[in-house]
Amino acid sequence: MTVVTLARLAGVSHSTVSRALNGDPRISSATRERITAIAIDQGYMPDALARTLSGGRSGLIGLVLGPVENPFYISMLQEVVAQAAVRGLRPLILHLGAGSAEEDTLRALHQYRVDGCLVTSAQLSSDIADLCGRRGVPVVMLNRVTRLHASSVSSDNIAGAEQMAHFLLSEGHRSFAFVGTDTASSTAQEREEGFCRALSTAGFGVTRFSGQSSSWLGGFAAGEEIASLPQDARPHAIFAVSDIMALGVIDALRRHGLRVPEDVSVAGFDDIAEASRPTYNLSTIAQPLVTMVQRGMDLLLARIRNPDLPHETVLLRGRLVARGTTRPRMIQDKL
Amino acid sequence: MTVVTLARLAGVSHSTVSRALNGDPRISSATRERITAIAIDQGYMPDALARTLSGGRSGLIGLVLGPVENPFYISMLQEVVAQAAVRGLRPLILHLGAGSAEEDTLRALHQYRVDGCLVTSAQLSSDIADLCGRRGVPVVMLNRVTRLHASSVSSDNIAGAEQMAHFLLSEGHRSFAFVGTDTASSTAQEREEGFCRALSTAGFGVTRFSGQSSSWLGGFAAGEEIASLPQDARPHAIFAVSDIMALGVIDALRRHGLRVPEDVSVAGFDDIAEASRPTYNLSTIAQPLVTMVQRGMDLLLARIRNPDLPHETVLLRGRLVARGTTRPRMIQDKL
DNA sequence: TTGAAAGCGTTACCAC
DNA sequence: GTGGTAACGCTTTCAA
Repeated sequence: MTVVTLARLAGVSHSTVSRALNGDPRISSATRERITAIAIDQGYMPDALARTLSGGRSGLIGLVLGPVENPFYISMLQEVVAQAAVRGLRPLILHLGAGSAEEDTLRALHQYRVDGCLVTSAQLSSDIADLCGRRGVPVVMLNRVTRLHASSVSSDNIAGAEQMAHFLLSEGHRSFAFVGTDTASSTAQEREEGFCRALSTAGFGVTRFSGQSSSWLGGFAAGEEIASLPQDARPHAIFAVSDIMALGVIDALRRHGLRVPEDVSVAGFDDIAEASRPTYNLSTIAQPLVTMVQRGMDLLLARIRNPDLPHETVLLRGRLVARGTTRPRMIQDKL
Repeated sequence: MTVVTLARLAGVSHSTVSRALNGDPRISSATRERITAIAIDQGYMPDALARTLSGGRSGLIGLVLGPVENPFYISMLQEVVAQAAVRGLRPLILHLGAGSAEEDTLRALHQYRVDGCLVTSAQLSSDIADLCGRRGVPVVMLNRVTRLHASSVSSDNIAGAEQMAHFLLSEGHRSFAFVGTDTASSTAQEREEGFCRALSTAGFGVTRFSGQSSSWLGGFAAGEEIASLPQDARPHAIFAVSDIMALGVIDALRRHGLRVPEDVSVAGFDDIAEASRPTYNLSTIAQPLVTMVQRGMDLLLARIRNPDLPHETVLLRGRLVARGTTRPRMIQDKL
C-alpha cells in the first residue's frame, strides 16, 4: 500500500494523493475526502523513511542518557517517551549508561537523520553537543548546562539548594554536612555551591563528605563515615546532592543505630519515587520533571523547525517538599 | 558526502563505490583500497534510510517495555542497548510503561521498517506479537511467553521457584507464604506455581498474600498484612514473586519490629542491584540477564535473516543466591 | 485544481 | 571488473 497504489485506486496521480494526505490547500475538498477515505479504508501509512529521504524530517529524536543508577533519570526517560509519542516523535536511543560512545553515537545521529537530540548525560554533554552542533542537529540538554551549541532546561539548582539551606536553618540546625561525589557534574556543583554559599552567608560552615558515585552506594559510604563520627562532631543536618544518595546516607545512619530525623536530619534533591516511601519519607527539593521535559521538547521542536533560533537556557524553580527526615532541632538542643 | 560524490572523487561510477564499500568480491583490490581510502578520508557514512528504502534492512529494532517500576527491566533495557550496539543495531523505543499503545506502536513498527522486535511487557505481549506476526516482523519475547507468532527467552521460573522452595525447606522452615499480585503475568504465575507445587509435594501449604502492583509498594502492603498476623500464624518463610516486592515486604516487617531473618525469612526472584545492598542482602534466584539478552538477540537476528525459522522457546536456568534474609530455622525452634 | 517528472542515497540487475 | 539504469516511496518543483 503506497501512494502509487492509492493513486490507482482513486484514479488520480500519486502527486495528488501526496498533496491530499498532507493537507495541501490546492486540492479540492471533494478529491481530498475521497482519497482520505480510500487511504483509511486501505490502512495506508506513509513510509517514514521514504519521506525523510525525500527531504523531510525523520521524526526521530536521539536520546543520550547517562548512568541509570539514579532513578530520577528513569522517570525522565519515561516522561520523554510519553511526551514524544504525543508529539508524533520517536525516541531513538543513541546512548545509555556510563562511558562515552562518541563514534557510535555520531554515526547513528548521521545515518538515521535524527531531527534533534535530547541529552541528559553528565559526561557526554559537551562532546555530544559539540558533535551535533557541527552537524547542524539541534540539541537540548535536560538538567545539564553547556555553553556550546545547545539550549538547555534545568531546574534552578542553586536556588533549590539555597532554599534547602534556609529551611534547615529555620528548623534550628546549626551544623551541616554536604554529601556528594568527587567527579562533580554541573548539576552537582551548583547544588553544592548554592547550599554552601547560603550557609556561609548565615555564618555557618559545611563539612563535605563524598562517595565514589552518585548512587545509593556512594551515599551509603558517606553515611557510614558520618555515623562513625564522635557525637559532638556529628552534623545536625545533612544535605545530599541527590535523593538516591540521601537514601544511602539514611540507611547507613540507621544501620549504625542513629535515628533519622531524631538524631540527624537528612534531605535530598530530585524527589524520586523512592523518596516518598513510608520507610524513608524524605525531605527534598522536587524537580518539576513534567514541565522540564515539556519545555525541553518545545525548545527542541522549535529549533528543528527553525535551526537559526538562538540558544536558550530555561531555569525552572523546584519546590521544597518537607517530609519526615528533617525536623526542628530545638527539642534536642534543650535536652 | 554520498556515493555519488565519492564516485566523482575516485573517478569511478557510484555502483563501483557501493560495491567496493560493501565488499563485493568482483571489485579489484586496487580499486577497493583506493575507494576505501577516499571514503575514510572524507568521513563518509552510508545513509541508513536510503539503504533501507532500497530494499535493505533498517538496522532498527523495536523495543516494547513494560512498567519500569521494577528495576529488573531497567537492567534489561541497559543490557539490550549495550548488546544492540555491539551488533550494529539501534533500539527504537516503541513503547514504555503501563497501558497499551497498540495503534501507535503498530504505526511506528511499520513506518520505520523495524527489522525485528524485542518485547518485555506482560500486558502487551500477546497483542504485539500478533501484530508483528501479521506484518512479518520477527518478535522475540524476553521473560515472557506467548504461543503466537513469536520466539521467547525466559528463565525457568518454575524450576527456580521450586529450587527456592527446596532451599527454604532444607533450612527447616515449615510454614510458608507467597507474595504476588492479583493480575498475574505468565512469569508470576509460573513462579507461584513452582513454589506451591514443590511445597505441596512435600506436604506443606502456602498462604497467599497480594499487593496491588508488582512494585515495592505492593510488597510493602503485603508485608504489613503479614506483620499484623498473630505470632503463631506468622509464616516462617516468605517468597515474593520479585525482588522489588520482597524488598517492600522486608521494609514492612522491619517497620513493625520484626527482624529479618531472625523472625521471618524472606526471599525474592530476579537479583536486582538493590538486592545486594548491605541493608537488604536479599536471598534470591538470580536471572541470567546477560545470557537472556544474548540469546534473545541471537534468536531475533537469526529470524531477521531467515523469517521462516520455526519459533523457538529458550529456557534458562536461574541460580540460587543465598544471602542474608534467609537462615536455618532450627535455632528458633529450640527457643 | 491536477499531472508529469525530477530528485533524495542506496542497492541490484544487466550489459559491456 | 566496471558502468549505466532502474527501483525503493515519497515530496516538490514546474507545466498545464
